[in-house]
Amino acid sequence: MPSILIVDDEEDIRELIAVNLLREENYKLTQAVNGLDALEKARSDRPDLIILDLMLPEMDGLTVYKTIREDARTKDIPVIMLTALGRLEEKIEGLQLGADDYLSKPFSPKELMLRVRNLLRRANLNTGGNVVESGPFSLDKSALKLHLNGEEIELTATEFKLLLSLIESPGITQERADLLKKVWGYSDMIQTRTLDTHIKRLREKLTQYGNSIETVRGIGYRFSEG
Amino acid sequence: MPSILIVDDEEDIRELIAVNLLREENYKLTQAVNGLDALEKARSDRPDLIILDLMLPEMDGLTVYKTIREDARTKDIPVIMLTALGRLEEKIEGLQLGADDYLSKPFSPKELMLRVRNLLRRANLNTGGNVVESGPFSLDKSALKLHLNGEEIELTATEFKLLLSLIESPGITQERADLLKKVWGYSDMIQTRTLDTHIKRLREKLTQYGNSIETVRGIGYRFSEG
DNA sequence: GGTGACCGTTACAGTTTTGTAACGTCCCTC
DNA sequence: GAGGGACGTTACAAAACTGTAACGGTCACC
Repeated sequence: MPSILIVDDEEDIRELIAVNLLREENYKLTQAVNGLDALEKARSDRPDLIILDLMLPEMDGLTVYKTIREDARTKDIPVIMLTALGRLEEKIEGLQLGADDYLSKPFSPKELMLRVRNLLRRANLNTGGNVVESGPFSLDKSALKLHLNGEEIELTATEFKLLLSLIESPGITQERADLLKKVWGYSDMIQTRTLDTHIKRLREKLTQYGNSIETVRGIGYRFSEG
Repeated sequence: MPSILIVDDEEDIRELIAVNLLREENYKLTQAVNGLDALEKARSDRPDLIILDLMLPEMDGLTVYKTIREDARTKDIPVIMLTALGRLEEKIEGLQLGADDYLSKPFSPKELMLRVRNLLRRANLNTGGNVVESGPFSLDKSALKLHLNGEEIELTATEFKLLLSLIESPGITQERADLLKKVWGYSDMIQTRTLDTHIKRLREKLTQYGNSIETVRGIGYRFSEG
């Protein structure tokens, strides 16, 4: 379940956001009422997303944002900023600092919902960028594992790199020389059967999906989600 | 150099965008004047970002967007949508479809620039999610390689998985059992010195940075960018 | 249909990787 | 400061991985 940290000093707004977020999706919500509280909870809970009001007592929102971005534990968490309508300098400054999204108060709950959903989707691609999916293939870059139709298939490091190289450019034919460079680090046009051998081993492990790796005669190989 | 595809039927607007983008950053720009043209160029050039006007002749922008998202070759490319001010339905529908960002015409060139920059930064984390960086460490998940201060260090598959597990949660102590599960797939609390041995090998390869992997007695290990 | 280029396949040996056992060392607690 | 638990280190043998050579098959073009 995605977790979201809501930072706002006004309880009404926190509740408004919370109710709207919870109505349609299933999120785990945490709330913070000031900057220090927010930083602490961001560091300890590591939420998937932070909704940050720029108008805060004590520590102002932009300072909170900068601090979040500086801490290794929180710097990759996407942030949606809330600001009063018309405070354009804040908006520009926020964007300059790399804010992920922006909403002016008063905001439409529906729009907030959609922005949250989109950011989470994109963020999942990020940290969960550990997983590359294509058709029935699912490559986990952390575990160096392949799941094919849910079934786990062991790959060696070389096979993994080779399959990943192919699968990251689906439909694109990659030259033998390019693959040799990417996977083996060979820089010169080397005449070798090594690539073919590993392609064969890969195809074997992919069983019925072996033909997803297509030979393009005279050029190289291509991955196609057939 | 990041590449950007600009889709708009009006040459004036394309030029306005192009000039503004090029003034401050170094982008490789491609332009398309209608939907079909856009789809073709998106598929062949695979730009890092697409700026898409929703008002297009022949094929309307939302259709173009949907098609982009359906093609395996283009579905992960971030898109910024442009729309006439006030066309709220388009806006909502665009967000519903998962647009990455949004701008109403007339837009501020500065704001466009900032949004482009932020999206590219975030997108790089994505597809370049192949690279995890932390201090002097740079782990390439595709190449299974570690760069430390620019110097390449060879890691075995096990060492790579172990370091990645640690480095993806900087500052967080991970229990021995958790690491054994993540890296080796062991499910039970197994009494073994295997983990210690691999930690030692890792620390050796990290040379002066070996102590970035801290022992937390009684618990497990922790990565810290010291 | 012959020819040459290109790709597939097999088998194997060298190398690397990996887990384990045994022992050493450190640290905390009493 | 003695004892025990936890982690570090070493050495080694089994297992896995990997590249290469040799040969066989297939395709495209003339």
